[in-house]
Amino acid sequence: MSNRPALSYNEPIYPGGVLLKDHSCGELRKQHIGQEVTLAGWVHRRRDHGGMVFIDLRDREGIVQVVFNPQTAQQAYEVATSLRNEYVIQLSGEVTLRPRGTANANLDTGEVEVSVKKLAVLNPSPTPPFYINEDVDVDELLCLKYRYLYLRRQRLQRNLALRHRVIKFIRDFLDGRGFLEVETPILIKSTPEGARDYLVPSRLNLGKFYALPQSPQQLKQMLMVSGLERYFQIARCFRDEDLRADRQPEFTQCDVEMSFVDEEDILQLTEEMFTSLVKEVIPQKRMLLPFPRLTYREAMERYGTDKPDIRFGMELRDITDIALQTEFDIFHAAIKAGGTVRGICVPGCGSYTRHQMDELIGQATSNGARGLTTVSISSESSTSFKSTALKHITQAQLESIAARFDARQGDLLLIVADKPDVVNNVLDVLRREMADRLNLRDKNLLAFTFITDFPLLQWNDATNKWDVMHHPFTAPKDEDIALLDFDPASVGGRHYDLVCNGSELGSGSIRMHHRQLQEKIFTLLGYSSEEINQQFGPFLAALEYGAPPHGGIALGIDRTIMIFAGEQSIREVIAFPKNQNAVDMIFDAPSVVTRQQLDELNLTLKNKQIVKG
RNA sequence: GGCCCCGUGGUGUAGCGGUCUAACAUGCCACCCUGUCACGGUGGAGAUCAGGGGUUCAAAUCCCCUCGGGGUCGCCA
Repeated sequence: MSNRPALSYNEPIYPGGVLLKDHSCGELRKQHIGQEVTLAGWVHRRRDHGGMVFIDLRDREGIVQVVFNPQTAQQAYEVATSLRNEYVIQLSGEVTLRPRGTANANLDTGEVEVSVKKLAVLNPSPTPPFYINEDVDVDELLCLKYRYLYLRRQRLQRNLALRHRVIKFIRDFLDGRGFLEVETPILIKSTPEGARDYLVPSRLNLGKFYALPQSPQQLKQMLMVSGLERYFQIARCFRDEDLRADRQPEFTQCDVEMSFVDEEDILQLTEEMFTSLVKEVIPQKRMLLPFPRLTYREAMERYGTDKPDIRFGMELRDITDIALQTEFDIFHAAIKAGGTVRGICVPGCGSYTRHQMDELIGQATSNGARGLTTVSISSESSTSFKSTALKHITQAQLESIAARFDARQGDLLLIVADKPDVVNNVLDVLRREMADRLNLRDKNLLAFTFITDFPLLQWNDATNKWDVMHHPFTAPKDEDIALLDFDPASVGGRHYDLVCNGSELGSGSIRMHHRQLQEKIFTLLGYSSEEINQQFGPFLAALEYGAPPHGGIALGIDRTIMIFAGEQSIREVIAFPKNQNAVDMIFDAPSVVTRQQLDELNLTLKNKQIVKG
């Protein structure tokens, strides 16, 4: 496969049981001048001047320039002319101050260089399938197929190092607060609710299957019953659902659970952990302190979503009352059908062209709206309007609408009339779209936000059942327990989310610790007593034996690091991610298995063609 | 399962009915070059324009199908 004649490799300069290097490339500074060093690493870039060869040598710690001069080391120089990118080399030489005027301020090691005396090629390399020394976009197929090369890029190395430091910090922080890290099993029992399970067939119990954990929820609650009091785990979780830029089939959570606490304890702990984490690993980023808190209801009203990006304004405003006074049929129809009329005010976009408006209307309709009402305010006069509904709304009504939004000259109002969830969804999408267009998202700000006071339940029209907002172990608010029997929709849950810059980073709750209440919730969710017993029997039994009040939170490590690193996809912070079809592009997993393997598991495939052999 | 975007030398892009015998940058190969650092210079090789079918006098370009990659809705308690 080599696209270049293989160069035979040389014996290392210092063979034997010690490292082939005594310094890293990135660490060399002025203080090393005069030292004889041995380095090993990859050829990052070469500059062959004919009479002299410069190589940027790269290892995990950084890059240093090494110089081959035929007058000081003829043999090394001659070998150096044959070096190519990504060759693995080892060399020894003296660290020297660069000649006056040739320092490179772009390199941390730029004041020095290594004057090479001996060179060994430890392993040559074909030309890589993409640039390793430049951070240009590469087809995702190549990134994943040649993952081991993609990871050589400095950005990916930084991301993995950041990931390490984040996890290390979390472990140290929670250790310092008296938490014990406890491992829980990966092979557990499947339960049908929630996400789809990854199943693992059992050879010793033919016809039966384990499931991989979607999260260690029941296990960590049992650890509270066991008296662990403070548990955490850097836990791998598995969900067999469709992927997104921020969703992989296996992902990592910092799973935390505490006994004898209420909401405030968990929120305080989370806030302290994240503020000190940010100060430690990315001190250049700012935060809003203390973390702003929004109730679920407040978040929906002001931002139309339960994971708002509060780095910018453009908050939603309700104009249903004004809409009722207009002659605009669309508004009236929507309100009559139980809807609302709400909108956002986009600063400075009043001069948007017909084409730009059409783009926004397209975004609105593709997200479920039937249309979008726009009101442009003239940049000359705050009472001069252009609108798609100008015929149906009076000047006075337009003025009161503009006043409702605190709109100024040159602003653009985007108004949606529909059912509340459609209105909220569309305005959330438009709000984020306009923030991107206007560059309102401050990259140096981490706007952590707690969302609290979620409803416990949500009616599902499709299944004609109550769904839980979080999971079925979340406790209802004490004062709402009586409502469970006659007004479940009004019951508040002791559930909270951590949101940052529009991403949900964590989710947790205070749990139920009494069997009776837990059973009541299961029943409300539509489980029969047989189902409850079969799926949750041992868990419910555990609650009977002196389960302490407890609660916790699960924090998404991948998303946290993605945001910290400024990446658009969690694939950039995971060493070996899967593609959109959940395929491992390096090893080609999942794959067919042999007839023998299936026989051992007493499995038959419906479509026999997909068996190997 | 739905919708959207993408697929052109190794890589990243341009070209969007005729000027394409496919352009540019970089990489690759050869030669020159002793202070460069995205070194520079000269020359060269390298693409059945993802695959298949269709429309047309003419297709990288328009249409359909398939494959592959990405985004998103549903889904993710």
